[in-house]
Amino acid sequence: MRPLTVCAALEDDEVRALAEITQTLRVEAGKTIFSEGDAAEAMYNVTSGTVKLYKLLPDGRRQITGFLGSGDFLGLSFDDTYAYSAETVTVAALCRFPRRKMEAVLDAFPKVQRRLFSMATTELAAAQDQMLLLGRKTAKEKICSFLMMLSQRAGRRGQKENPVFVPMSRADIADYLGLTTETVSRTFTQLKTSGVISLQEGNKIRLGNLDAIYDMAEGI
Amino acid sequence: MRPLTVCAALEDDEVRALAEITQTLRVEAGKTIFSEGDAAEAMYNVTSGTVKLYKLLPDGRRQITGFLGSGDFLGLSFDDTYAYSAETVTVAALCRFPRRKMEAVLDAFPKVQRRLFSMATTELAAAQDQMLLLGRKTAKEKICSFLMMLSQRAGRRGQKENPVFVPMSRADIADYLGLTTETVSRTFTQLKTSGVISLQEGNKIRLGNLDAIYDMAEGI
DNA sequence: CGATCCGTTGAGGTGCGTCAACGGGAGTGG
DNA sequence: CCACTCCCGTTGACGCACCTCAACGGATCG
Repeated sequence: MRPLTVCAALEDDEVRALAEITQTLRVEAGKTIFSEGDAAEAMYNVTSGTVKLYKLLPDGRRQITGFLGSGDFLGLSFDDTYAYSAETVTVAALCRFPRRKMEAVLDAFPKVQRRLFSMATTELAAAQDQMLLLGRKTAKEKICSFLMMLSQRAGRRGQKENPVFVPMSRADIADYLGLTTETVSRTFTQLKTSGVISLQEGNKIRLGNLDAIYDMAEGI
Repeated sequence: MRPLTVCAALEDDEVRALAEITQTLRVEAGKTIFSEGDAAEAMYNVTSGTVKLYKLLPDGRRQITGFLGSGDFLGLSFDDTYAYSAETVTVAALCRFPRRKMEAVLDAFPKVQRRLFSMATTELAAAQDQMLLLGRKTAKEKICSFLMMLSQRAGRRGQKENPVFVPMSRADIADYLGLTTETVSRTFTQLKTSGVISLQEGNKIRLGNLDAIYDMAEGI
């Protein structure tokens, strides 16, 4: 239970209080955890695997607003319905916190709340980066930003930084970056041809020169 | 001091603690409040006027990540530098909370923290809406979404909903919606010609049929 | 009354979307 | 074990929504 990110820097009784209201669950790849508009009865913490969050337009156009990995939170909301849908990309393990009980814990343990607040502001900063990407970057810059993001996150989680593991489909990447699958595919081959990246077995991508990719991501 | 949004539902001593560390300031239109990368020494609360937040790419491309009005917060960050720049659109009044003192208040008054947390999650939901807009909507849908957003916000603040006051320039709107000024201008004239909106004196826009505009914003 | 800024409009170009075809891998069923 | 289907990723041909470049008029200001 300990390496649960919410629990970093918490006292034992706080961790115990959280553990008491927790249910753990395992979800297959490609399954819906909850859908936009559902009653927001719980929040979740990803402990393993990858989860995607997305919003839909009435005609089916989709925008993936984030990919979550271990330690990330979903369902943080002060509304009574979810504002987005959540679906697993790979098999995933989740901790489920019923909302009412969670709110009681928040009231009792300000440190837990402080931690969640800090995570929310971090996510807000990430959201602003993503807006810059969606509104102002070219396809190549988007793909390079995406690869850098995956690499940096893997590093922060103590996983391999360089052959980056990319578990999501081209369609998911496209819907995350505001592109089509075709453009994603074409851009990958373009980067492959120019020797910047190379695709490996098992959905892994080797990044040639990290600094060069970073510069491309920033449009330099 | 009372109608300061952070202070809604707070006890008197909490309000007093906040008031004690507050400095109020007035900023001219078009002035920088802080810039991306500056040491994050304070957070601010807008009490009147409009403020824009933005991020830049090295070559000058700009993405405005939000327009703030009275009650909104800026500078919420657990990093020690600002992740974005903030600039006034109109004359604005701000409350300034030095970071260190603010953190002491947060520790002393969990309710204040709870309120800020709630505001952060609300902003996060807005950010996800904006990602959907930037990644998947057409120019017309973007403009209609923008007008609806302005109208709804004005309503929430008790200001006029229908001739919407639009204080920002075409360039600002373009950088907020991921478009160019020319496209913004052309889309406005297109909406004007089809009778959906009409431009009025003093940067006001009259919305013809709110339901129709809402449908256009959602791509229906 | 020149200078500057802003919004608008036109003409032309292009990055990415759309549509279509194809190949490979995975699952399925005989 | 082989057909068959389905899904995914890739590639090509073509079109278009939006960008780029350019010009112009009105407002504001010294």
